[in-house]
Amino acid sequence: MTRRVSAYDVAKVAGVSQSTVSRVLNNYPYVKQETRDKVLEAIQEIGFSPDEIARSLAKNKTNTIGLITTDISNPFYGETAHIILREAQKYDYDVIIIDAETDRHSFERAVSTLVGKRVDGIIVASIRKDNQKILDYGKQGLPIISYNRKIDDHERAHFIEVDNKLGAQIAVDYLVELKHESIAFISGPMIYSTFHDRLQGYQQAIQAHGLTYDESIVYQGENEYDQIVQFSLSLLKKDTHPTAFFASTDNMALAIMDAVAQSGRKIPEDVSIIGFDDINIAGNPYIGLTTVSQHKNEMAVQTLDTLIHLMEDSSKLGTPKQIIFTPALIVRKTTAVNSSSST
Amino acid sequence: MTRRVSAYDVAKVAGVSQSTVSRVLNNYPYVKQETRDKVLEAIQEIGFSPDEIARSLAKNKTNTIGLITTDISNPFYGETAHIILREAQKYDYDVIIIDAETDRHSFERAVSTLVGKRVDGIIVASIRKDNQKILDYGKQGLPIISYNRKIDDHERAHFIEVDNKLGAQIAVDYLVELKHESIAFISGPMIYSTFHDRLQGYQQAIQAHGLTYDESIVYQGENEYDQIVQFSLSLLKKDTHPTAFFASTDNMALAIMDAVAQSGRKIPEDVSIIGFDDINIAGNPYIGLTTVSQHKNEMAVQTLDTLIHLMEDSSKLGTPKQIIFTPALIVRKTTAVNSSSST
DNA sequence: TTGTATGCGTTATCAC
DNA sequence: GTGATAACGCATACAA
Repeated sequence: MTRRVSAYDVAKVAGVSQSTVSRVLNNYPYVKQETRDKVLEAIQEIGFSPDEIARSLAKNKTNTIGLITTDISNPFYGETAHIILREAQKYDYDVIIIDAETDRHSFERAVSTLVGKRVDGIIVASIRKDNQKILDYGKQGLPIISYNRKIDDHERAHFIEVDNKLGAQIAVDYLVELKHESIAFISGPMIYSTFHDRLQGYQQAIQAHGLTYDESIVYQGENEYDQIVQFSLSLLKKDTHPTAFFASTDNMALAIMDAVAQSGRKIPEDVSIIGFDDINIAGNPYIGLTTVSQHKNEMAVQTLDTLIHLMEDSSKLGTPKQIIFTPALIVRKTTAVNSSSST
Repeated sequence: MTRRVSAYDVAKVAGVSQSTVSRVLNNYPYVKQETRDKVLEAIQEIGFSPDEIARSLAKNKTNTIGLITTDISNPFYGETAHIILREAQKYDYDVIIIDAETDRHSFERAVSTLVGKRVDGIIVASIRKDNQKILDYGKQGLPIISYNRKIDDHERAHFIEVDNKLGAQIAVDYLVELKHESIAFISGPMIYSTFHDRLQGYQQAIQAHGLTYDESIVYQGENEYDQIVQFSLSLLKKDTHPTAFFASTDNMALAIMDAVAQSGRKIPEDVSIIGFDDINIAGNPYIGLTTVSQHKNEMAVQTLDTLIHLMEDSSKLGTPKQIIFTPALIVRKTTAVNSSSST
């Protein structure tokens, strides 16, 4: 493997100094057109492309951002990551993606890896409510923005989320409108603001409609497919089963659909289902899942744009940037009027 | 933003030279235990973590690999990326993911971005058959391995794939065993070896079974959801429609399922469907897609392991590493015996 | 408008 | 065992 061609080689061929090569590379204004052309020619001739690592070291800027997720094979994160990759490309940033486990240790290791690689900014797509450290990095001058989830102590944090409480409320509102009175709810771990807020929205909406909050039809365990299927099946086996299910995520809704099919009941005739997230597969006509959209794609774009601004003007780091999207109900074919309604 | 703490700061605190700090950082054998401890303490005390950019420049190694895909929101790539991320983490490599368009220009831009960032190796997950350039990089000492697809002139290239022809054959074999005689095939752009080889396998299997190859029930257009739905619908509307569909990818199979549902027919009673890839959603019991597995996950692991070897021993770059997996049919619930069979 | 010299934060090659 | 010191490949302040 021969040595890479460097800016010095270009300089030699063009008959100028290396600093001049650097100047044309960086589009400095005061370079004679003639010299510029000579350099450009030389670059073509010997096939030079700058070493971004050396450049990063000199400029103290890597043009790389970090994205921390839990699992990019989860459609929600995969679809988000795709948007972020495309958007980052526009601004000439590359992105290092780290799938970190949800425990504290893995998360911190991910952050310190990214700090070591001197990324210019970090997007965290799966932060726990109790994470404190994230604020420290901000103070040290590293822009960190959290996407979709926020921490408890978020007054001074940058984050983008959807109004999760409202999202749950409009889902319940719609089901009540369809005359459902027994609405099961599938939640996930309360250590995440998304699940926490959605459960809260569900509770409040249930009570606002004069229905009673029944803990036995609310699942609060791990986000595990099989467990959710089991829970749903156990409810569906009873004669007086919930006529509707509201799930905290579309993936969970898929598990419920599975359980309903296993129980021999029909969607939406016997059971209505609403999900949350509006991942791509939910829109597949064969699935046709009614769901609450958080405008995932727009959120992802805004997250990256906001991060870019924070990176390019570090004076803004001190004033928390917080954006809250308004959710929207997307009605497809897993919801219908409650046929067993007494009215 | 205060200056980062450097190895010099550590040296000052520990009362040693910066080179000694470097030595303990790199676990050099000949450092007195006492000195090592002093340095380690100092590191803890002032919270030092090495600048990987500077380190990369000095070592001429970034511990970063590049992954080029077309669209990480596509479950096939998302699931692959996840495996690669996790596997890379084990070996202490980070990964920059680039979603590149399928045209030559975007691909080359992606590669040169990665070369600029001086990645130690590249995995290409979506190479076109006609790509030539990829071999050049290998010659220049940069390990590149292609995953899932291969180039025409692949004698000297590194790649990992499944036996696509065989995969198509076992799918057709199974459908014939179920007494299907009119089997439609949905293919994608022939510029990719996957689609090319799967079509070939389909043709050969059809003929091997004494059936006639009917071009009118073979789709060869773009991999576009709506177009595939339209094509499938047009076939299904006829009285004598194909009783089975074999799709080049699970995503395509999803489109067919959609079309079948729209046509009012039933799966698998009226129409059997087989996909290819075995993406996660195919295994969802509610979908239950019969499909050809290429052992995607094992393939991804092998791809990364192979790349690691190439990176750590560049003498192996010259001898092409080529691995071909044997596909397996996964029977789920979208296939059944042809009820309209004459026998 | 251009060249010289220095620094970015490490690793690696010498000496001692 | 350890400390100077020269790379690594650029950007940039300062001179000219």
